[in-house]
Amino acid sequence: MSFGDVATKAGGGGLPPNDGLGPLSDRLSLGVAARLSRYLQVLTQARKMGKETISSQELSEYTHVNSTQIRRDLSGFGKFGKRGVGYNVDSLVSQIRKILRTSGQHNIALFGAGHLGKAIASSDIFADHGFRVVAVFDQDPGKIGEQVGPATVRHVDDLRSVVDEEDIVVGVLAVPTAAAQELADKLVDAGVKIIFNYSEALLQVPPEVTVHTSSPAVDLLYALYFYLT
Amino acid sequence: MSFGDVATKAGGGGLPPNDGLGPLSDRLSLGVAARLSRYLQVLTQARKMGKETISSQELSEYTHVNSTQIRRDLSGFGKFGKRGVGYNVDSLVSQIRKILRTSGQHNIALFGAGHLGKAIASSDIFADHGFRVVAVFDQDPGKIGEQVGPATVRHVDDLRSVVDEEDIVVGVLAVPTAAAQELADKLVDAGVKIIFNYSEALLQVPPEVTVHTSSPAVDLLYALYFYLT
DNA sequence: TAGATTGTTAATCGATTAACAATC
DNA sequence: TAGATTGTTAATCGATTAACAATC
Repeated sequence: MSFGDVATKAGGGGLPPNDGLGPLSDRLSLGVAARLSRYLQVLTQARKMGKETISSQELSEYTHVNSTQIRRDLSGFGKFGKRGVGYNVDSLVSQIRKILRTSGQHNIALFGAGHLGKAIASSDIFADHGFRVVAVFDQDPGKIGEQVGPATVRHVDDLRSVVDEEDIVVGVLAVPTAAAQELADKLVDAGVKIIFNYSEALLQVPPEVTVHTSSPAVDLLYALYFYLT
Repeated sequence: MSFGDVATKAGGGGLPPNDGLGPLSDRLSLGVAARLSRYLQVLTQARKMGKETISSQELSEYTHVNSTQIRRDLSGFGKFGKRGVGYNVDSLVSQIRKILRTSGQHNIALFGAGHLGKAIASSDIFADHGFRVVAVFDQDPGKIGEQVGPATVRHVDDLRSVVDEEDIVVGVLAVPTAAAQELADKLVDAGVKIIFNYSEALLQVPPEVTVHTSSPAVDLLYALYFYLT
């Protein structure tokens, strides 16, 4: 449940039945949205590897979600599969993107031009899902002007104008824990709505802002427990 | 559910009642183990910040788990709190570590001495939870001997002996997607039981090995959905 | 004492899954 | 056709939460 720490309330409760007459009006439940995101990740990679169709069983192996659950999740939105064959990877990617309303491009502001920041900026992981790092900031004046991935490091004072101009909704904090809260405050001031926190700081933000704290160690503790028992 | 993609089956189903007469014999359910890990992360950071007690309400704000749920989870193992006061941070950390059986030190082998590898090796995130990066490997001969965090980069051929000598159970892949499967195979051969995959590769491993694929983009897609709706 | 917060109950709600008919 | 896999049902099981007495 690495999704669990996103601050959101569940929708109307469960998946409303789709009468096939129009788009769903209600929000997806937390669980469905989380699983659809995961399917999307695997499908995106499967497509890269040249796979054209995929069965719910295969998807299950990679996502560790029960195959019945996968078919059930998908069938709530339409009949996307072919019996005896499976799902077309390309079309399923489009369908899920439509459902998650994340078909477009989304711009990201990245804080921190250290090792982690550089790794993030030059990775495909975000790019594959339509997230583009359009601005990198660092508090070290010596780093300003440096090239990090596709972007140039800027001064923090430019934050507000960049967020406005580039329509940035997501801010990523790849900075030391001690600096995280101060920069989170600046991101909030500038109008960012989602903060992705790679530091260990326990961030305080207004209720309209969502913080997601990355926690590899937590995932590891969890995996280790099931290995040890 | 960033925990959801760890390949594990649920235990006996739900939390067995604790009669107070001895240790629980059954495995925790997936959900409980995931939440306890998360509490531990927040508590660890709260302790670093000098906090001595914490209420279920405060824990709830940082973990986004309902405060009743938190009290319920904890009370299944003992009466750790003080009414009117909250939980002692130090002692709750110890208790949860005991429950998760992760009180000791655990050694990690890290693959990849690029930006991401360096970021991981020099971060506190793993160290705070008793994970120690004891060996770093890279396929680039030019990097061998380089210092990365507390470790020196070694040749992949040393992997098996290092895993044996250092009793390594966890391998972290911070390598390009194209190289991930080959290195995962080597980790499996060497006897590693948990693979933490930071690449996008869809790894194939034997059933006794657990793969956890890091997926920041998935988490972001999920957060974005709830922002957009 | 008065306020705060835990521990616990009881009820509800959603997630999960086995099974199988439909059908490609 | 025969095999495979979807779509869907029905039943079960676990998670979630409001409420409140206990008590620090």
